[in-house]
Amino acid sequence: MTRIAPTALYQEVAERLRQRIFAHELTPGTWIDEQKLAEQYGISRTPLREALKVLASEGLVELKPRRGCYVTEISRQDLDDIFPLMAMLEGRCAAEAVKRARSADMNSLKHIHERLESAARDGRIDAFFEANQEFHKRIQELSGNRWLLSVIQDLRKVLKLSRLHSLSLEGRLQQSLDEHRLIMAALDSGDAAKAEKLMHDHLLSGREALAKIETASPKASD
Amino acid sequence: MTRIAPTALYQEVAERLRQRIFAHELTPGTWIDEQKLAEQYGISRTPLREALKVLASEGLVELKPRRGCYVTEISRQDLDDIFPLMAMLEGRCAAEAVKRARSADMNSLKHIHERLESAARDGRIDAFFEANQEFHKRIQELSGNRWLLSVIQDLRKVLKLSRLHSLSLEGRLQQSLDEHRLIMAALDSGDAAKAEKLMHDHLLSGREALAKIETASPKASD
DNA sequence: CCACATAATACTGTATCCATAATTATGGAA
DNA sequence: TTCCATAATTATGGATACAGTATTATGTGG
Repeated sequence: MTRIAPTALYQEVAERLRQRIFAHELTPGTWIDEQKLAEQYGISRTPLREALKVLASEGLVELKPRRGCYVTEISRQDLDDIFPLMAMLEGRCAAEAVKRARSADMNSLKHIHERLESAARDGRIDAFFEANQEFHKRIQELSGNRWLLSVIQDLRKVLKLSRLHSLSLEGRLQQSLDEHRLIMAALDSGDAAKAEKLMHDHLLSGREALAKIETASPKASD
Repeated sequence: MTRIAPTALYQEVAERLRQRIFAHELTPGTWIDEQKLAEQYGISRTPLREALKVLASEGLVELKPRRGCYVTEISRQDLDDIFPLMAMLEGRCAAEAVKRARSADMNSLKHIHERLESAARDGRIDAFFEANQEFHKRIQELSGNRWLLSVIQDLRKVLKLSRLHSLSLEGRLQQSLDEHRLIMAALDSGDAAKAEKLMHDHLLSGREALAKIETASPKASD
């Protein structure tokens, strides 16, 4: 295989697999055929296996000894565990971000929020989804705590295993936008405690929306 | 190499390396010679490399492309980032544990606390250290949140990179014991908010003790 | 004597190969 | 016809071999 990037092959493979898992092309529970995948990618099994080890550490796949590799199935209990945790962590991020943000930071944040607004106006779901992710990530970066950021992103990867997670946002686009406006206002006014609580509740609100979809389709892994 | 356990070789190797890193036999910043290590363990480079990928995901080593593998160096900034995070997380654990603990759970917890007391009485540092870890872990398990537990343990692994982290406990054994007594009392009385705050402060108190040692020996990775 | 370039060495990264264990299919017996 | 046992096939885990790149050392020129 022709190598271009300075990054190792196993990392590229890991990233490609992540995308396929997040896109639910590889659905939870499915077995990953090493040989077929390696052939498909035109690489040997060695870097592929190394990539799978990485994904296993991230919790995206499960490596059963002598049994092979399976995409992780996430349960409702997991969602109930993770969302409150994320709410607490992202809430803390918001509080820290308020304390540390400089005017330039706030401006760039407002810019992202504007993109959220315009995407919502035009009903562009994908763009809304994109800007939403960026908004949250930007706040996490503003918190200035590398490890807080790392923990949140690790958990978010696991959440992405759930198909309903992405679906749920569509149904509550307007509500999510409203909540974002409130958060933005709190950040702007420099009210750390308020920003923390609003962000916290924003996350829990996401979990509730997801719960409503769950009742419709009973599959735990969705 | 003679295989006995049903667990994969790369996992055993990863665990052995973890122990060597935590024991500071492999100090932060040192280069890990794959060939030499593989020879030393009597295995090939393949499982060793897979183990290194896992350790890299855990943050214990850094894999620089085409440059090899180095034990992670942890900075004071990292400690300042991680300790407040741990304080928040373990605080939450304590609060959740209070809400969920049944009388049998409380008894087993008291039993561990007793071991802490007796170890302190006899001045058995190792036993104190051991019981201390078990006490914290037990509370995390009682929280019933698998992901909260996982996040905390991941962060603790990183903290273990710091040599001072283990040393600091020795100097404040009595204080740590006092704090544990208060936490135990709060748990026993079922006061979730109090348990959360005490546990939170207990962790921060640990950071402060560590800071005092830092001033003595200026090396950041110690 | 110092600096730069080139060559050699050594380590990382990838591929191929082999052995072992697990699963499945087939055949025989109850 | 069904269940169990044995054999064959297939996939995983580990070892070895090879290629490419980075680093270091040595030699030559200024």
